[in-house]
Amino acid sequence: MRDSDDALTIDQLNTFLLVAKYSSFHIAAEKLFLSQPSVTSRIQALENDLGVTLFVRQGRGIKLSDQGEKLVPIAKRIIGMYHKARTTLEN
Amino acid sequence: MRDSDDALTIDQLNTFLLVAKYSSFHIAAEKLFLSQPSVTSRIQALENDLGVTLFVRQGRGIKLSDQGEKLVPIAKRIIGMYHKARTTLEN
DNA sequence: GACGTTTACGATTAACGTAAGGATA
DNA sequence: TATCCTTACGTTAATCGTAAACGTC
Repeated sequence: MRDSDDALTIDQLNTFLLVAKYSSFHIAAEKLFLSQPSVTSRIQALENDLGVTLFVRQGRGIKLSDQGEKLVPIAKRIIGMYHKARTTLEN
Repeated sequence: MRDSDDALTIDQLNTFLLVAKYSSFHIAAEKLFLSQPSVTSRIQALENDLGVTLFVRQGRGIKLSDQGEKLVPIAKRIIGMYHKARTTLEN
């Protein structure tokens, strides 16, 4: 069981943004060179961490939930900030 | 061995900021209710992820390295963004 | 039945705490 | 020697992939 600690990872946010972009777990899995169940696990862990449902499961496919929509821009900013950190320090 | 993946965690950044604030691993460990070696591990993992040395070890104590100084404001912004995500979604 | 997501499960990897080691004052 | 960080090591928890199951088309 995962508590609502601060265990959030950049990998989780990256995975989330890819799934959101393609509205697909298996395409995100391809892009990440990961198995599809691993993507499911990452999203579930993220949903658990944040205490919200990010995607609406509708049988064959999925789509972003309202909360998921809200997370997208913030996730992008965090990822951007992370890359800024890397480039700032890589010199 | 830790590759330069995107395995960065919020916990690592939080730990980093606390260590930087107190210039002390063992005080950060207290604040985090963690053992001192765990703090060492987290910082080492972060240094590995980013490929830089964040603290200058000087026997008894430590201090921020130049790269560490650069990371502080960026880490603060990432943490702030993370909390914004939580408050935005908690409603 | 084909396609896409989830669950189950065993194996690999990472994180933690206790205890011991190393370095400085 | 007292203080603080690091290394060693055994244990516990998280992550992954394969295989099977479930739900829509």
